[in-house]
Amino acid sequence: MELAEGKLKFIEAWGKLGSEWGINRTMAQVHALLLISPDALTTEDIMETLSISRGNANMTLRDLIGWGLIEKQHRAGERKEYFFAEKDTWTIARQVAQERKKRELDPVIKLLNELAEIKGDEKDPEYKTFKTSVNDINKLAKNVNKTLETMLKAEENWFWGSIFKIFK
Amino acid sequence: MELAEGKLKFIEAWGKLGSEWGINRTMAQVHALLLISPDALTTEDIMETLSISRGNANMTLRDLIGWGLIEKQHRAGERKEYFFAEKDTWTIARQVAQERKKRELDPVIKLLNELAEIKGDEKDPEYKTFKTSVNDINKLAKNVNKTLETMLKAEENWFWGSIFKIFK
DNA sequence: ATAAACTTTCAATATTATTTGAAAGTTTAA
DNA sequence: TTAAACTTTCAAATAATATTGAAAGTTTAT
Repeated sequence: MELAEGKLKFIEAWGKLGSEWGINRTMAQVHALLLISPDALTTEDIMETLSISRGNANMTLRDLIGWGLIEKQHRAGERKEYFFAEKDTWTIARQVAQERKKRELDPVIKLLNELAEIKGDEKDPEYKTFKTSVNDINKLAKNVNKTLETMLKAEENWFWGSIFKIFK
Repeated sequence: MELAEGKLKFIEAWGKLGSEWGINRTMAQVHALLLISPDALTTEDIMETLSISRGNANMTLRDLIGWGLIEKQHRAGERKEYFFAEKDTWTIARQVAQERKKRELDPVIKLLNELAEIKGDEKDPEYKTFKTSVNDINKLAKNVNKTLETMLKAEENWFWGSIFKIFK
């Protein structure tokens, strides 16, 4: 495979993966493009390379900044803004985990705690099944949460080193 | 909060969480409904409770069976099919992880391996950046893959026990 | 073999998510 | 202060995804 073809495949695959995991396809593609670009790119560059509109490019870039995955760069004597991606995969993984935890896991945990409070007749099978499911999922969610929190604090080597020690 | 309200909230939240993670909202809702139902339900029950059409219910139930999250139950002397959910959260988490690994991670790893093969001029910054990104992501993907594979084999207690040992 | 009971299919439709592009807004240099 | 260079916004258009429901298919009991 040639480099040029490889780049396209990479961008396409990153986009598909993103959309399968609830991240806007274009956002993932812009991120992929910046990941494999040695230099920071302008909005124009991105619009052109990915054939997307100015509005779309602008919003997507803002979102990516919001996720902490890319940054703006200003160049002396130039009005244009340049964008570049954080390239360390461990940092990327952490940023994504952090954002999704905040946006999705935290609210669910909050609701589960409320649902766990519901009182009812222990002899009612409807109540018992509900209660058991909620409690079990609550337990799982809390474990996931705890694991994520620790991961967010962890250093890459420390983390993978420890994981590998268990999963020998 | 009352039980009835709690049930609705639970179904709604599960549906939302599903849709944020690339799983069809209705599919997640049907799953939620079966999770908190003490008895197996018929297609009719599900259609009625969630106000969805017969076709939708049928397709969704088939998908859930495909994911290994629910099963059919046949009752002696009855033509109707009943459905019930696997209720152990660890098993649910494993099934979902397994399916998504197979459908999404495995193809990406295959592509990354191909991209890692691409030869080029080591002095070309375009090539170097591409290569580095692909290699780094490849490494991350392989680690995730390895972790998932071990998790899929693991017993619940063993797994969480070990995780907690590191994340003390 | 028939018909009732039930399940599956899929083209049409509805819903939701994404993208566009032109207008409005902002910043900077002269 | 002006106007060019650039960025942001958002209503409308488009595209992607999910749902419906009626018809076709299947199974079982008689």
